Amino acid sequence: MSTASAPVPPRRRGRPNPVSSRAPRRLSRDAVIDVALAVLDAEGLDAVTMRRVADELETGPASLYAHVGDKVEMVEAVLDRVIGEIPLPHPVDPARWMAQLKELCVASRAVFARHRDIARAALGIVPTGEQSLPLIETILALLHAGGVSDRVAALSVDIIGLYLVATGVEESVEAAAPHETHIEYYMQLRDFWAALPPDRFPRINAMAVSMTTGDDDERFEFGLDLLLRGIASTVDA
Amino acid sequence: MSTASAPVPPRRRGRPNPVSSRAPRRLSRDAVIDVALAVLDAEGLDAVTMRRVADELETGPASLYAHVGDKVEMVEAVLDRVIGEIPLPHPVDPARWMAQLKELCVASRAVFARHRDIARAALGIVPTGEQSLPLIETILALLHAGGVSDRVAALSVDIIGLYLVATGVEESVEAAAPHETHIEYYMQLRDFWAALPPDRFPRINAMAVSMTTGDDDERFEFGLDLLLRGIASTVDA
DNA sequence: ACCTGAACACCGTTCAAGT
DNA sequence: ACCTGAACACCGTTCAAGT
Repeated sequence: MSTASAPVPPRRRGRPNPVSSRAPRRLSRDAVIDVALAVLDAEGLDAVTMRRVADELETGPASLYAHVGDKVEMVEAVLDRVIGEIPLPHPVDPARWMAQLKELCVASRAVFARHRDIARAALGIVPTGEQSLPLIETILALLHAGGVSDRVAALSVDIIGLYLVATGVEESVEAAAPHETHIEYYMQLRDFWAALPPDRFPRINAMAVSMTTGDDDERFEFGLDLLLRGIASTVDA
Repeated sequence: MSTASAPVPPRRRGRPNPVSSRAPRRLSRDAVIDVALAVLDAEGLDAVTMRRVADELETGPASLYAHVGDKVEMVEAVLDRVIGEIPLPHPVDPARWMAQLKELCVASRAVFARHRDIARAALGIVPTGEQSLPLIETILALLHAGGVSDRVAALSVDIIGLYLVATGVEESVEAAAPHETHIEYYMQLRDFWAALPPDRFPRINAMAVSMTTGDDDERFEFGLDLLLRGIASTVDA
């Protein structure tokens, strides 16, 4: 983690540690982002407010504005941290470009899943943070290695990002509910669809079970394979 | 429109119309949703607050709770109205299932585009409103007509929805900025990418122009064709 | 330069009170 | 049953004042 600081000695009983508790705690941009990320992981994106982050730093919300421009910038910095956690193939192997691209996408999904609904902050923006650059470079390199045209590569990097972010948001919504509630919800949805009048909604009726069954992994891979195979099919064609 | 009411007579000068201005204006669920939709169209989803909608109805926010459960339910009702605007193929023609499915998706994109960032409200939820049922039924019928398996149809209806909603959100973010600012933004993005050190980011560098060029129609169709052709390719294979 | 308290203009929701 | 005013517990941001 980037929150690395001097190791905290074991608490000596009854004695407040003068080094850690007395030193004038200075704010910094990194400290703000650290805390914002911690709040995100603990309680989700809605809990990441200026006031909450300030509270955690034992100060007022106005104090944060010396280190981040505004809330949007703060959240985008958190997003950049998260993007930086995505493991990139090293080195790029032209012979395995599709496999490496797929692995990258699967890994990216796992990273988003570790950070609640941060994907929501990535929706509709082009990431330009420091950490986004190696990611975009790598995706472009993999597409290039596969012989994909520049035009298709430009479109593909967009749509891959769209897919990763959109599935990230979708899955974080599901993850927000406790597992019990989640299963219960899909059972209710199945019952709702199954109870519709078969003359008006025959297909929903017949598919109620299969539309509410199946794990997220299958759904993610299905969409991902559609995209990646489609991109690959443009080569030579 | 579902806001149909008695025709309003031309204003007689200097005389308030006693019928419309004097009758005790009663609230109703429909009236609340009408206003919420109007606020959405005028100023976007962030402006759709309980207080703003209540204000428009010349009452206080607490009064709305007699007609809608809470804000989420109100916004979902607005979403359902919008979904109801999507024109459905009539009748479904099995021979043209792919063309009709594509037309449906294109029409759906246009409907979302007419209603600001309402797509944001559809992200991560399974629409269950009244108007969503004919839509889902039709998509399933088209997939069935194409000979797509039940498993693939269930996955496809999901991913098509994900794509429509995600592109809707993305395009609404762009549309929110005035056209000038929008073009300016892509120029800045191009310059930012083009100015990166070519030794570390050769591909971003080379692709800066092509990644910031091209219209939204092309991007939407590219992704849509990837998905639809991929779905079609599962038949017989 | 950095930090702060107080204020401004907002939120969603609840609740007792009114009709 | 429907509507209301007032209150509660929140928001992001600004600004004058302090160090």
